[in-house]
Amino acid sequence: MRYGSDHKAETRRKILDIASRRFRKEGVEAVGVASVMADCGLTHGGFYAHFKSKEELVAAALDHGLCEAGDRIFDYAEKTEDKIDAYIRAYLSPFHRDSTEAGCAFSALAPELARLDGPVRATMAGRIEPYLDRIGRLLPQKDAATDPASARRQATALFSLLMGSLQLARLTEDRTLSDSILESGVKAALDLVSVFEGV
Amino acid sequence: MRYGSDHKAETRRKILDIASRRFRKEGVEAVGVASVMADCGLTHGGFYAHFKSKEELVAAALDHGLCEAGDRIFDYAEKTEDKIDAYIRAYLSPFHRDSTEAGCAFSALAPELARLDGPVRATMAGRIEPYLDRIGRLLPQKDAATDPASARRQATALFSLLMGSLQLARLTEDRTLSDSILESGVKAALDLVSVFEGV
DNA sequence: TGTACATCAGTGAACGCGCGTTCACTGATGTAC
DNA sequence: TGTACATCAGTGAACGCGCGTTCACTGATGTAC
Repeated sequence: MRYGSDHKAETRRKILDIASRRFRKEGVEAVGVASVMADCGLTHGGFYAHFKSKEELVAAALDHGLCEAGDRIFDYAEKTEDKIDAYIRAYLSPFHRDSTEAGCAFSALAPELARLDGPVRATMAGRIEPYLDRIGRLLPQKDAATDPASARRQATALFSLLMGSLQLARLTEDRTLSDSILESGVKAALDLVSVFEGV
Repeated sequence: MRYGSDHKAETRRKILDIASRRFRKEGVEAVGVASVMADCGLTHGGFYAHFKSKEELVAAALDHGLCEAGDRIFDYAEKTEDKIDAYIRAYLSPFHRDSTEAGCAFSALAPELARLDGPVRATMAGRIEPYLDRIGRLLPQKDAATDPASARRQATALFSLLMGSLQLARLTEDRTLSDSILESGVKAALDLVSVFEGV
């Protein structure tokens, strides 16, 4: 059947949306091409009209979804008074913990991404620096000429703490412990920011 | 063929050693039973003389290997003067980053472990608290009656930072950036410990 | 001490299954006349 | 405006392959007599 002129682009976007959510939720390896297509209401054969291979889907879907949640949290945090405080609390919210499929792809997949190789790995690895620099821009500036390398280092450590806390909170089965892991993360992250400010 | 009385136990240990290393290096899903047995110099059929299923191997191997690296770092750190300093530097050493297969299983597999369910998940989830408490015991004590809940919170945040930093360092392809991620992690971890000490 | 038998860790062919991928085909729509 | 044809996103059977698992079998060693 033939469809309208933007139909194919819409289908592609739908595949990417669904794939990126399922990769985050279930892991890249665990999610099959046929299963993603079925979720789109399509059959598996049509997949190759959109992507050359599963590997290409992985690259495109991770790129598509990587900062979807990141962007959402950034957009929110950048509008607030105390940006970094808002970012920390949103990242380590029970909501973010409980919605892996819509959340930060680094937290959901970091070790698995490190095991990939080729263009997919390169794509993901290349996304880290801009991501960290964006966090760096949320940090309070001591003066106009703050060392950018220093902001990068601070953002790196802060994000490591957030990602580690979120993963640990997702790993426990005990809800109370999980909540307290998030709280410990928030507290320590705010402490770190204070240290960065020289308070 | 029939073997000596402890031959079977030795083979079991060998399977666990190899499986736990390969799970950490390649991920649990990516490593097949036949492939582990081949690494042991055996054929796949014999696997079921040792384990009921792959799931049982996963549980046993993760339990076996989980704190192997953890224990190694702990044993080393506990003998030093400034225990927590030694622990931080060992955990975020380039050596640990470069030897995932022999390193901390939480850093190598955290998101994947969170996706498991049943007894395997429960086993791993149950290992977190003792692990964190052991880190808590490395922290400098302000006085003899330090709040254990507070030590737990501090250890949680500290370990989150270490795990997140190690994962980020493993994710980059740029060696220089990777080294600087480790350095940022060490610096921030030491800062956090200072905050905990009330300095 | 020598013989007969039981044990059981390990072998390797076979199973059903889901994977990623290919390909001849379909059929509703856009285009040409 | 009506007819003929080209397009191409999506269909579904088929492919080779590796997975986890099963099972009849092997054969060196321990045990019984």
